[in-house]
Amino acid sequence: MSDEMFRDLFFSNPFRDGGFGDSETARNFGVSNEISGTPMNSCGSLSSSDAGAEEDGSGKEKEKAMKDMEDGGESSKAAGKAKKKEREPRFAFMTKTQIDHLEDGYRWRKYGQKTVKNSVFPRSYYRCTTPNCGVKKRVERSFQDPSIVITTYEGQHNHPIAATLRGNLSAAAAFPQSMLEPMPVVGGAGFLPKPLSDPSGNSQVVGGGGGGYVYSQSSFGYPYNEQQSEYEVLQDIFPSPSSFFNRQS
DNA sequence: CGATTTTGACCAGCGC
DNA sequence: GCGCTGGTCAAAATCG
Repeated sequence: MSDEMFRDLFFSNPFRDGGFGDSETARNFGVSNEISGTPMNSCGSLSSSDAGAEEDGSGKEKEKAMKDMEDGGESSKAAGKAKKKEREPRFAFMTKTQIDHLEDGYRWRKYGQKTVKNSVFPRSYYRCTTPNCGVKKRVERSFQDPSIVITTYEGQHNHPIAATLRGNLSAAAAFPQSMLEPMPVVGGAGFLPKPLSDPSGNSQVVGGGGGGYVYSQSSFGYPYNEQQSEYEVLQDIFPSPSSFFNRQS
């Protein structure tokens, strides 16, 4: 599933339509793709090799022409039966952190957990607890690097951040209304969650995106023990999470 | 006691 | 058509 999802995001991501084609970030990502050895075609391998789905696709093309994701349906559940399940805008990012659930200023309620194929770690499903806000998010760990958490948001909040963050209002300050609409920040990212619940600060955003899936392909193309170099690249892309946040005014 | 998490069941989409 | 997999539901359990 993640395959489709990532491909989805990839195709819709900013740097493909030149959203920030002249930005340094874009160049960096371009390089990343080349590193993988599969330039543009890497869409498939790129997505599959990431979240864990991989190898088994030795012969599979899985080229399902990204179905008709254009649909203006309503709640996926009620009427979702008749139609093909609407596609909410999604964006995912990876965070290097020990904790699974990153605080992003909103309140989430877990409504499911499933073990996914090609990953020893279960995927958790969360839904925004605010009434009339159907934003969902998935949280899963990279099976290649357990220290990396892949978070995927689906939909957009139609309400301000719930400042009810358990004793951590700073989070609300970190996420203004940027969440409500795509922001032309680097990578088009509207926001990035801050691992607030990790006081030690030993977490690091390794990839982020808005309106698209953003991450460093190189992080999966190299042996585990080489992730140091990965960081260098990543830090080149994202000097620091905090500076990233500061971009939002 | 209300909100949230846990967990097995159910359902839908897709490949074979 | 069948089986696999991902996503969601909903009842029970747990937490604050």
